[in-house]
Amino acid sequence: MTMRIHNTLSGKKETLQTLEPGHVKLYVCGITSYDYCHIGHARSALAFDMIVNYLKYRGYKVTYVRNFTDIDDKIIARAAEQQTSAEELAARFIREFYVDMDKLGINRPDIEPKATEHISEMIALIEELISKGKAYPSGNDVYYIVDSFPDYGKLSKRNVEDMQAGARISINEQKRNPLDFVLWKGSKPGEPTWESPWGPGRPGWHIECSAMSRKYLGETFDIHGGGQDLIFPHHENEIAQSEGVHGKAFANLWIHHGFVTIRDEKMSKSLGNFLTIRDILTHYHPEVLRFFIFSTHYRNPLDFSESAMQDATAGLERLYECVAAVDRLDPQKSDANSASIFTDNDRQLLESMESRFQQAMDNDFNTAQAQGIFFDTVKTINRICRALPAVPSASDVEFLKKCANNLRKLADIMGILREDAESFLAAGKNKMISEGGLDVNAIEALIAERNQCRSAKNWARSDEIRDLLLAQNIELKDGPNGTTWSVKGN
RNA sequence: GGCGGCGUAGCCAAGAGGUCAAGGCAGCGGUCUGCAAAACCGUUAUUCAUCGGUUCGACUCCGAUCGCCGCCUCCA
Repeated sequence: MTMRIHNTLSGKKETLQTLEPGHVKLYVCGITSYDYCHIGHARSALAFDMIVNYLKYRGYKVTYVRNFTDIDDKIIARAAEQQTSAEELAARFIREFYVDMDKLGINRPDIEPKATEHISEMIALIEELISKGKAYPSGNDVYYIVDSFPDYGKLSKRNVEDMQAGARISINEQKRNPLDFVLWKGSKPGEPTWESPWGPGRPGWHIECSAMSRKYLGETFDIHGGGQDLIFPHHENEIAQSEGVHGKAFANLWIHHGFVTIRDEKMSKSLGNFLTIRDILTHYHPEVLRFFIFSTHYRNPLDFSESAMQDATAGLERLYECVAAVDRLDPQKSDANSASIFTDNDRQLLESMESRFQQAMDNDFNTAQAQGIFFDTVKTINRICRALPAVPSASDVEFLKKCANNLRKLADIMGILREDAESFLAAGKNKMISEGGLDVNAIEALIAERNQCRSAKNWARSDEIRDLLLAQNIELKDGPNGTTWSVKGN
């Protein structure tokens, strides 16, 4: 069985083939650090976190590079607004980025290069481009000659003639051709500046990724990733730069994930539908966000809404409830001699979980299908647990625990079911209690009263109490070991 | 205008040229329960935007139409 991954370059799913056997070299475009990260950034980081986890699970060694763009127009503009330096602003939002990433439980990439720490590598690359006749200095800037690269447009599937006809590109007198893009920008007074053969200035955006990927992964590497909005012009320009210099393939496989939308529109500040990661995490557990994000294939748009998040909460709780029920089984209270209650079908279904999971994930990281497999598993486990006698067979208990652990192991690839099940469920309940301003003592006093009524078969009063609590979104569950309660979502 | 993508049940969302179109949420019937809740069992698309074509056979391939979204300027 091999892994198939959709390649933006070919527009098709392709079998993963690495340059070095068993080693994936991955470069992902990270953030421009000038503001807090939004859910779209979370999706990007989570998607590649999942991809890296899965590649490792499949036995690959992964070298994962993700850059920080810490010098650019937006950073300079924002720093000026806030009366601080570009350097300070960029460093601050990189720290804030890590706060969010850590909360989401995202593993750090192996290498996280910053643009400002690779100026000399970029200058070297630009000099190579000039010497090969692929770039020219003009004024204080240096531009890439798009016409010098015949494959320009191969990633975004557009051709140079169409783009020139479409000409929404602003006229820049420094450029020979409107499509030429900047490699090096002469700096204006007061802007951050580095010395270069073309005078003081700073790098253009695209050159950093060409320079840093070359340094850390080589001239050709396996996978390059990012959001769909980076396909053009960013990744197209990276290809032009790198292949223009090296004369060979840049990245073999391109992975682009879809956007997070709100009411079916792309999030953007101008539309005012911009939600930061920390906004979301004040309302939802990080694993709920992960579960939500992986409920749709990574290339499809994902529409954020309260109700979608509540569905995700319910789904994740269902998984945790199942795991918690298995955790509660006590091997000490099982019987080594009693017969198993599993049918062959049950056993077969549970034993095939991992291979079905792999089949889903091997098919372009189909996390949505993988989640479906988790639910199938949960359904079977729940059915068995329900049918278990008071003193179950020791081998059944052992098998159920093995299945639950296996479920945890696979769920961990998408970063869910990482917490102790009882604690997760209790935390959810406590959150609801505090958000609802509920008085636990009063609730439990009512439950005690109700249980007295129930013993006395005073059903009228006990139902009255239950309805009273239900009006506060509190649901009672009368079990063999007493009454438990939970808080309903709205 | 150019390019790319999407349109599957009330909602979300997989799938895929061929016996039954995953799964979740919601709904309905049942088991359990004093009644409930949870859990479980059963049930909910003869049909996959529309219209044509290819094929023994298409929801899956091709073409057209309609609708939605994205990129073409910074953007995850």
